[in-house]
Amino acid sequence: MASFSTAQPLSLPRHPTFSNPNQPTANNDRSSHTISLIDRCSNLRQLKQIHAQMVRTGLFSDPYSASKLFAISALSHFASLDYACKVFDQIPQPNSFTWNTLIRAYASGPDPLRSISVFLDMVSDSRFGPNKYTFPFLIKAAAEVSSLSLGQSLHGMAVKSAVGCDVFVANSLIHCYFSCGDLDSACKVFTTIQEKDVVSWNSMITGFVQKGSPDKALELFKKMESEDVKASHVTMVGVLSACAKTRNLEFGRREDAKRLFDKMEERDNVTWTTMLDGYAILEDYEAAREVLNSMPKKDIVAWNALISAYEQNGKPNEALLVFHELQLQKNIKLNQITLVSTLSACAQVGALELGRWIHSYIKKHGIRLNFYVTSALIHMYSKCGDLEKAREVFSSVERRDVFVWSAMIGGLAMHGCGNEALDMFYKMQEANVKPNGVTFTNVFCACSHSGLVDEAELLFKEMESSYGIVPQEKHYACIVDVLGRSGYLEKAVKFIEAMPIPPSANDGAHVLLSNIYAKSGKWESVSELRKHMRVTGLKKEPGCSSIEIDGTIHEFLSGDNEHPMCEKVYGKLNEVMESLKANGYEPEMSQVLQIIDEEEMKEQSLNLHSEKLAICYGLISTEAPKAIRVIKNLGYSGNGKNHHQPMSARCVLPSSN
DNA sequence: GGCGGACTAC
Repeated sequence: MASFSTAQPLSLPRHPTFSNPNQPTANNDRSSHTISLIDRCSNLRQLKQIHAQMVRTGLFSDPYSASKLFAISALSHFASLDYACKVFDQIPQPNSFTWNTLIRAYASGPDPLRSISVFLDMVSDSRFGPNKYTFPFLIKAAAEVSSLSLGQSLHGMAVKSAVGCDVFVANSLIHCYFSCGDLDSACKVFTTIQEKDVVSWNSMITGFVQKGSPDKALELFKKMESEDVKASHVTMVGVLSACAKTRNLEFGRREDAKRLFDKMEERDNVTWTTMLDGYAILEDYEAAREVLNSMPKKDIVAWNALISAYEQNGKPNEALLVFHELQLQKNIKLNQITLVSTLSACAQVGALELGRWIHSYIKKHGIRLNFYVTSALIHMYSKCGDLEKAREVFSSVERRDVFVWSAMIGGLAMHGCGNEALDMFYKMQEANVKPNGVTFTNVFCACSHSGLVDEAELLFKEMESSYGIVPQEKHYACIVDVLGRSGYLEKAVKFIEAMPIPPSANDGAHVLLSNIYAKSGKWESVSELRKHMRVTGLKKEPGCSSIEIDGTIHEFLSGDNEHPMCEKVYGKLNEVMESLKANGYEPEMSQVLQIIDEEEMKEQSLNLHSEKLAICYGLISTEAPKAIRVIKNLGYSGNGKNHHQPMSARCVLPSSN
């Protein structure tokens, strides 16, 4: 049995006599020997050795052998598109299989549309037309780029080429129509398939799950069972995720998911991770953790699922703990998704040191700053108080999408650079990037912090008419905030009363509304609203401030007695308050009007705001002139995920004395 | 001569 070693060159038959018609048996032997070697290659270096030998022995001019080498170079786990192209160019007369292989490689590569150019080359340069193998790859490319028109053209061509009824072609069309959002066409294709196979069903089930109709997915699954089609593990991934996503409709389905999972014959990392994610969606972190622990081979995707579940559900500290645990694992490489989720968790608690560590990790490992990573870095630096670093990241990238621009606008907004944020908003449009709902939230937030009332009102009017974005509740809340903060209380109340959408279960907006009623003396409205909040179970999210000292995050709630050093913290607070009063500080009593809750009233009068506690902890734990950065959890700026994002991050005070 | 489709995490 031939085997590879890194020390020894490969040994292949040496006689360059491939085309000698007198030795057919020897040639066939040589060819099949080489092909078996190709199949057992485990890295590019070995493959290149075989390639070299094949050229030397003349075996490369055999189209069949050459196509085998090419297929491995283009599709194996160590494939290299660059190298594969070179191999392809050396093949004198590529056959249909070879063309299809190249198209396939491009379709699942970073630039799927290149498979379309290869297809055009094939049609014009070779005698081969597309066949039933070609279309699924091309249609996959159309799905990757979500191009409905391309999908439709390919659909038409497939029908003309008489392969429209091929189940592989039809299944790829279902997938394509789903990813282009044309659900009707997907269903139409599905109904026309004569002999549906398990993949046809899977494409429909996962399509519905991904397009937000988990109920339809479960319905289809039942139909599939009634038609005696045996489910595969991919079916289960779709069904498990549908079960998790319908949690609000029927809690019992979670048990369905568990039963399904337990009786599954084939479990791979995807199924495990889906199960993990299902528990995480239900916020049953213990169960999610148990799934991770039971996984035979934990991969980075599973770790990411747990980290991002914590991060997205407002549990950034837990996310960071899991990340630290992940760092201790050997042989698991962090990827861009790990970094994005962790950076977002850093931003939520103000973990600047860890955020910096991740940034240097990115640089050290040459990880590409894609749009997600870039936005996450800008967001993290802004929230953690280092606006300059955020700007640096922003300037360092050549291409910026709407999220990158929005993150920078949001960063400027939370640092009070309203005019600059507006400039950025116009520059973004000069760069031909269309703003989205998140952009507007951040722009309004900038206006709010800088008192740019006219600008905000104008943009709010233009938002739908000129930009085609229907204002959401959070945008209305932003405008109320802009008006309220600038003292236009009557206007704010009128604005709220004229809102076309009712304020829904949004605690922040209720408090805001209540504050506005209170400021304008509408005490009756205040008590009505408070009753409404009590009845509907709404509570104001408690304000929480955090500060990072030597890489550890310390959190403070208002009136907090939990911190081990709280006595010293309160001592410092008294000292600061005395010193402030001695220097002529008088508390702004009109602010008390804003307070709607007795508890808060008490806290306010006793100076127990969480920010003050965090600042005082910073004062006793650091030496001047180190900056003290305090992060607050409440606010309206953000990425649209929720409204509990930290809003301000600033250098508050230099250490005193 | 042989090839292919559907699934998890930002």
